[in-house]
Amino acid sequence: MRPTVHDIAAAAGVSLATVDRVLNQRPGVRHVTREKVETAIRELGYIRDVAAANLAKGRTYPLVFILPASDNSFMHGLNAEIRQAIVRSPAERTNIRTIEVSAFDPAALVCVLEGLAREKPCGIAMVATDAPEVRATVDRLVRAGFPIVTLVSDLTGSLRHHYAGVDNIAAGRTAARLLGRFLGPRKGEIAVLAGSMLVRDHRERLEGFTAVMAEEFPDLAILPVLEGRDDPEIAHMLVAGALARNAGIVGVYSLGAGNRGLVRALKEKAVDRTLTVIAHELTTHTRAALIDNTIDAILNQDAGHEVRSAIRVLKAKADGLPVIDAQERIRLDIFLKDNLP
Amino acid sequence: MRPTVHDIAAAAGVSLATVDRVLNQRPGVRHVTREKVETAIRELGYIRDVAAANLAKGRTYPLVFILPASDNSFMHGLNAEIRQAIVRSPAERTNIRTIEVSAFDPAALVCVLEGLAREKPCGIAMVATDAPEVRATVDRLVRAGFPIVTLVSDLTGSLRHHYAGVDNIAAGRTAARLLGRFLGPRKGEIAVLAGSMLVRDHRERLEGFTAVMAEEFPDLAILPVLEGRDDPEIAHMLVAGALARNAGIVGVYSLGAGNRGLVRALKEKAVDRTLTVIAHELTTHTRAALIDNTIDAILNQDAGHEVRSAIRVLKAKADGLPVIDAQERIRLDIFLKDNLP
DNA sequence: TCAATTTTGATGTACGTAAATCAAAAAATC
DNA sequence: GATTTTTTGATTTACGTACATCAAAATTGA
Repeated sequence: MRPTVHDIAAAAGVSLATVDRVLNQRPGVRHVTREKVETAIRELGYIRDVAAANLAKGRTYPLVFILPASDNSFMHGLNAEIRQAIVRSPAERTNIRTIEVSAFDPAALVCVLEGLAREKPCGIAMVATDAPEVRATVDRLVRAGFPIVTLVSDLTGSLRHHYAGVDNIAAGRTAARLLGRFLGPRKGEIAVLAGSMLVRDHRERLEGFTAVMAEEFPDLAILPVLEGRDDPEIAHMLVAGALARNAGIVGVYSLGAGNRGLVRALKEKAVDRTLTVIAHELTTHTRAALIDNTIDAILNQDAGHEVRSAIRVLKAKADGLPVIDAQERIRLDIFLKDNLP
Repeated sequence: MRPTVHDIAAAAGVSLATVDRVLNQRPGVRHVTREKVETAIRELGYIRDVAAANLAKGRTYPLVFILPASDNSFMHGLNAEIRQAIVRSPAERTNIRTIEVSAFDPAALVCVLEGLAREKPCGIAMVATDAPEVRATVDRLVRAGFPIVTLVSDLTGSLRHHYAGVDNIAAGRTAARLLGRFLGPRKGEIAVLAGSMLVRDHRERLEGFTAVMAEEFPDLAILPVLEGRDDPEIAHMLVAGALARNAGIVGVYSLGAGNRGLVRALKEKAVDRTLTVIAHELTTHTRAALIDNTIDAILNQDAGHEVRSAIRVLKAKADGLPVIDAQERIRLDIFLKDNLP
């Protein structure tokens, strides 16, 4: 049987109350006594029964998710996954609330974070906007003891405990290699459709993409980035325009959202040519396009995994427990038409 | 606050003892009374606090993993992950034991399963050997109330509750499309290295591979399968021989283990030609080969995820709780040199 | 040495559920 | 109506921990 607090009390030759004081770092224990208890804990290999402790404390985990108010299908999916998590809340002792902040607005994000500091949630998950003032606020909250994980978009260099999202540079590099290899010996131009270069994920994907293209596929030239604002209409216009103007385009990399517009443009303008297309995010639209060969590969991050991982990590941090790193690594999914879920 | 047993007792106008009898399906409750309690449960939205229940019961989850006694790096990795899970056992209330059975030996597997029926574990995870007698035994155990999940290798058509492994037909199809697309317009022959055609996973991968090759890449001809028994030495011999004999080989698909031998053969015999190579399972050897361009892509199943998923599912089934399907789906990882973990 | 202070022990209650016992009530049987 | 059987209630203990209270002991300072 696993040792209990009673066992360590007996082993250390102290009372239950003293063990409790040590375990919960309450005051009023002499240094030598504390050490006795601590060695007993170590020697017996005592592990606190978190379930019993939570029961005794009546503990719940008030968590806050801070999301940008942008309405593309990825964010809708992310929202849906959070709602699923809210449904599971009673069983998981969580108490999840979401807050929307206007997208790409560091000041608004900082304001929300400041407000949260007062209501004392036991964990914060946030889609980070990359700005110095956000970093400073996050660092301050972390130092004040709040567990914070970034979601989907990281805040590199900050003290956030964890990042629940994919490595976007690796994603861009992977897209480049897939595109390059699929095109083989063909030469020509590559159109890149992004949401906005103000978004860190998109910048990073592009950075990885251009790096591999330059290193390994010198016969393929990257055209100036089309910024579609993650909007299907704008994406359609931009891609259709590019295809009409430039007959040398042999491949397309869509690293943001708004792929419905991309697909429409491809079906209208590229019936007569063989384009190789890599897009991000598996949605109903991209899935259909992958199946009918309009798109050749889809890179995806699983929003459900990201949300569940964020919750697991926040709970673990709140309890001071370790996390299983391999379990919490968010993987880049590569979908061809053969391995769709 | 969540309702407790006290609340439903009050709401149903019965005593705590009766609620307990209903909840734990103990006898001695009249039909009408049972219904009163059940409607109270539904109306108050009562959810049993599993943590408190487990505490009261002193519950642990004795689980058994049945693994084939084969010593390739994948099985070693799987074993290592189970040992990790055993380390986490105290925190998860699990009590995990592994049993090795000689590989591809249905009779031995059946024998072990029969033996398990007597010791009453609360869940069984098994790497299945696909045979009618195994299926029959599994079905009998499932009907007797044992939660059973198959691991890595499935037992289709059986009553097993869950399969913690990848879709191997999809894996083969994906490999074929990657190989076909990477080769582009090139024509030639494809060498296929398998472990053994007696193993279901390998048969399925080959099935998916040949299907897509036939449908979509008619210019690539698949050579007779080389069966390397998952042994590096045999694999080396077979691949080296094939490369020496046949100058028309443009691609290799290695769908089993023993890739160390494959890599050695490639480095010896294919320095002068450009082969496209797809292999399964990320190990130190395949990882190094991917980085130095000897291998072009690696398909992988994450043994850690498989083990953790099997445990989660078995625990859930033992408690009669639902599982999150999306969370338990084991994904086929595709690694290029750019997205290695 | 006495008083003041700090440290420790003893004890009880609580969390939500399981499981057992025994008495009381209700229903079914004769 | 009396008897047996079934159903229900009331109550207690337990799981492992948290937390509070009050008394007792040990330590410190004067």
